[in-house]
Formats: sequence, C-alpha cells, structure tokens
Amino acid sequence: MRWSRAFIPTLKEAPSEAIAPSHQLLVRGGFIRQVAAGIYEFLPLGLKVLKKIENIVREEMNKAGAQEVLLTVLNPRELWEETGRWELYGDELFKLQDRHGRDFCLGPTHEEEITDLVRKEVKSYKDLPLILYQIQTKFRDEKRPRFGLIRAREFLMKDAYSFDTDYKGAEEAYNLMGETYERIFSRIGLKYLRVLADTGQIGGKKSEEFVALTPYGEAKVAHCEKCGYAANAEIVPVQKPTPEGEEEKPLQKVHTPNVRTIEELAKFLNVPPRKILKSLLYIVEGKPVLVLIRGDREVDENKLERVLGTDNFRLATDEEIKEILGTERGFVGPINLPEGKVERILWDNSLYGVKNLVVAANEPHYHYINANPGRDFEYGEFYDLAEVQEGDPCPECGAPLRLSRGLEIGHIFLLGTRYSEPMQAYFVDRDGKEKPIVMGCYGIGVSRLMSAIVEQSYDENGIIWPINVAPFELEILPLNVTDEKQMEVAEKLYKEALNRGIDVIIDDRDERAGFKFKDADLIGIPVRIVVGRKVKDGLVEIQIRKTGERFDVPIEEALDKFEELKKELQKA
RNA sequence: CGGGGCGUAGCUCAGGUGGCAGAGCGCUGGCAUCGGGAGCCAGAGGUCGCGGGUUCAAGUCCCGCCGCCCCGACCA
Repeated sequence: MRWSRAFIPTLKEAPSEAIAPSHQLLVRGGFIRQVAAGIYEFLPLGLKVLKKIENIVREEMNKAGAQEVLLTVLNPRELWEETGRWELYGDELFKLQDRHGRDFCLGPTHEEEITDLVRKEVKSYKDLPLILYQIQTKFRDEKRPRFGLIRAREFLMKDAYSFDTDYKGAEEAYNLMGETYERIFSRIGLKYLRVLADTGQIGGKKSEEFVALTPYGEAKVAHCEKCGYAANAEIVPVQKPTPEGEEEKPLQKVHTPNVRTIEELAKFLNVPPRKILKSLLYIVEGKPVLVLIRGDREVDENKLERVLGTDNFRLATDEEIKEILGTERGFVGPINLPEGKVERILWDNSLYGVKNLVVAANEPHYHYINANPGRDFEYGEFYDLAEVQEGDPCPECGAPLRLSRGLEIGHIFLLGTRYSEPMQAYFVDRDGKEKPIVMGCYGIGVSRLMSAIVEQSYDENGIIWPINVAPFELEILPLNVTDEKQMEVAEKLYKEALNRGIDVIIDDRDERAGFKFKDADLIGIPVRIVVGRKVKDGLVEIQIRKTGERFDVPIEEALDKFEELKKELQKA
C-alpha cells in the first residue's frame, strides 16, 4: 500500500466524546468512525485488523474440527417464541416487521436458529458430535453502548455451538473449546484470565469467561495466586466471619443530627465502619425488602438477584423510605420497624456473630450504639449478598484473593438441554430411543477484541499492535520524497517486501519527517524502515515501535533483519 | 431505565448583562523547509442540533423534542 493513495484519515486530537484509550486511538488512527451510539464503521485500516483477528479465530476453530456456517441476521419471531426468548430477551432485541406485518428480530445470538437447523437435519447418534460456528454481525439494543467497540449495539461475534449425544461428550466439546480459546487469545497477544462465571440469561450448567485484563474493563474478577482459583467477582462466595467474643454492652440511643452515610457516622461516633449495620431498603416486585449488611461491605446486586429470584428490584427512593418506614435516608434500621410494613429482611453473612453495633433508630437523626442482634432485635435469614473485596479469603484455599478489572472477550457455556428440549431437537440413540441433544455454546467478541488489544497495548504516541494483528507489519518511511536516491532505495525495498509477501506500507507522502513519524506511531505499525541521508553510506534505520529501539543496517540486509524481528515479535 | 453533562466551521473549543459569527489546528493556492504534527503569505469553509415562544433584535432568555457522552444496573 502507498500511503499517498490510502484512505487513512488520522486525527491530531481525540474526538471529545471518546474517553476510553482504545476508543480515542481507534478513531484518531482512522480505524473506525461512529455513525450512531454503539454503531461504528470500519475504515480500511480497521477492517484489515478485524480480518486478521477473524482469521486467527477461524484457523483455530477449524483446527479444533469446528465447521463454519453463516446463519441469518433476520430471524422470524416464531423461532424465538419456542424458547420464550421473544419476551425474555426484552428491549435488547431489535424487532421489525416485513410488508405483511410478520415479526422478525435482528439476531442478537443464534441458539434458536442453529438448534432449528440441527433438529431438522440431525436424526441419529451417527450424525453426532458436531461443532458449528459462524463469524457474523450481531445486533443488541444495549441499554448503554459504551467505549467505542467495547460495548456496541452492532458488533462482530464468533459464535459456536456444540451438539453431543450425552453430557460426557458435551463436556469434551466444552473443554476443547476452552483450549481453543486459550490458543486464540495467546496468538493475538492478549493478557487474559480464564474465570468461572454465572450462566446468566443464556442458561445452562457451567460456564467460564475469558477476561482481558485492563483497567477500562467492565468485569470484576477475583483470582488466587496461591491455588489458581479465578472467578467473576459476582459468583465468589464470601464466607461468614468467625463470631466475635466481645461482651454485650448496654444499648444506648444517641443523637446523630444529619449524620447519614457510613463514613460520616464512623467519624462522628469514632467507630470503624465494620461496627456499623447498614440497612438498605429495596423495592422488590413492588414490595419493600430490607437488606442488612456490615458497614464496610457493599451489596452485590447479582447475588441479591439470585437470592430474590427476580431482577425486578431497585433501591427505594427517599420518598418511599418516608412513606413506608416513616424515617429518612440514613436513618433506616431493623429496630423499631413499623409493624407489617416490610415484606422480608435479608441478612448478609458479614453480620454473623458481630456484637455492639451502631444501628439507625428508624427515627430521623438518631442511632443506637451497642445494639446486639438477638438481644435488641431479631436475627433473620442469612445469605451471601456481599461484593467480594480484595484480600477476602479464597473459597478454595483461604489465601487472600486479588481483584482485577477486565473485559469479557469470550464466554463458554455447557448448555445441556436448555434449548434442545423446548425446541425438540432430538436424535435417536444407539438403543433406539429418542433423546435431546446435549449442547454447548461458545462466543468471542471479535470486534471487541480489537479494543481489548489496544487497551492492553498503547502509549502516549498511539497504538502498539501485536504483529499478528497489525494493519501492516512493516512501514517504509522515506524522509525526503524529493531526494531521488532516498526514493530509489525506498521503492526498491518496498517492491522487494511485496515480493516476499510482507504486509507493507510505504509512506510516500510529501510531508515533513515529524509528521510522518507521528502518523506511523499513532496507527501502531510494529516495525519501520527509515530511509534517510545515510543511504549514501548504504545504510537505512530500523525502528521498533514497542521498544523504541533503532539501529542502522545495510540496505540489502534490511528485509532479512525485518523477518528476523518479526519472528521475535511473534514469540513475545 | 434512574442520575449528571454536552450539542457553534472537518477536529478541539471561545463567544458576561440579548445588538455584524470567532480562534487554533486541518483544508486549498503560494513561499520556505525536510529526523518528531515547525514557519510565513493569501483563501475557502456556518441552517450556531431541530421546532415553537418572548423581543425592535436570540448562538445567548423560556418551553418542547432529538442526538451524543459520562456514572449505575445488563452483555461478547
């Protein structure tokens, strides 16, 4: 490619709406452009990277024996009615009608369609096992699209589905996909964690996420350096503490004017937050539910959802607190509750066995000190509702857990018969009996990967692409295009690089050197050969984007040296 | 969906109290220059998000709508 003819609209400044580094750099580097919230165009450079990622995914999937198909974007409503997801998927489903008024959706995922295909064609155990996959654009009307490609409403996904005669086979497929994912993410050059996860809306028996470690990620993961345990924070159990042996002191009511938050209270009464009982009033399916937790802990609403069995809940508003409990925010507690007003009281494990607590009095501007559950008010049902914290004991070995933020780039599910049963995807087994196919499903966010890579690999000058996914492997940069000798050498190197099959770009624009260096850094080409004054001594300079290293080599050795460097960069 | 912010040139932004539409960068032409977005001269470029209202007069004040971004809950 000749830069003078290329469509690479780079920007000196980041657009104001971009916050995440990957979003800013992908826009500035001319990889993507936004059309609407969460909807992006891929420009030539962006598409090149996307295709390289896609091909790595494809190669590894094929190696694992999976077969590529291409399903449809437009899905008829009937298919989604069969699994109940036309309703369950909710507003995230993009719905539309054809000219006859028939309902369709734009596929957000393809369990329904693939199961439909397989149930029609697979009749016997002889047709199994089978793994099918596709790389296709998905549509989800996300509540909040964010951070460029990180959470988009239209995005490229690789989705795979496995079909087996029994759980043993399904588990083998699941494990095979897990290993395949590890190979894919390693080849792409990502630092990631494989963690246990919630099966969530998709359903099923078991699932793991692959999380790219980056501070801009949306997922919180906990991992144990001692035993290797790793899980999405929302499923990490937090154990009950050992009961305190402290002696119970007499209950005392104290005036706490306008002291509402845990921090204010801790300061005002000079007690540590862990000695404060925090009470949160939730409205669950329209009914008030009180959640109690230790002052130094936060409620994990994913855990709460599992305990409540519904996602239809939210914190009560100030008005609701007044109306239901007759008190104000900050002064809600389990003591002196008005009779029959609260549907249910849930205790977090963190409060187990704690003594002499600070508890709000359910009366504005008053708290109790030295309140003791069991003596001053009743214990209730205990549950694990707390967010895991850095240093909490590992559920496997007890060593302190570490917390990191990350970006979910892949997710594998052992589905079982969640889809095959309702959709009646049966096969006839060796024993002549009809049985439901046992399924698994496996997703990779292909376009999201592009952002994940950038999040893990950039500096103040721009992107640093791993060589396997870089838009070009090599840039040849003649400093002065009006210098005949320089151009002659640059052109010669360019043509020979093309002959050798190197993915190369030559910056043949009549621009100042600094300008061209800035652009090259921004778009992140891993290696460049600078052709400058030293050509008259038979030398060119090689520069490595990642390390900033630069050194002279004889012109005729430059491309050999590049190929050597490429191998090293692929290993790193 | 709850809370907050922002919409003015291609980009980043400035435009007290209502009174001629602005800057830097980019773009076009010219000059100069050629190892880190340097400089000089000249020029083009606007439905001030959209609709209504108040006013002699609205980018500015009021009402409604739309769009985009951020925090929270959900997902690859």
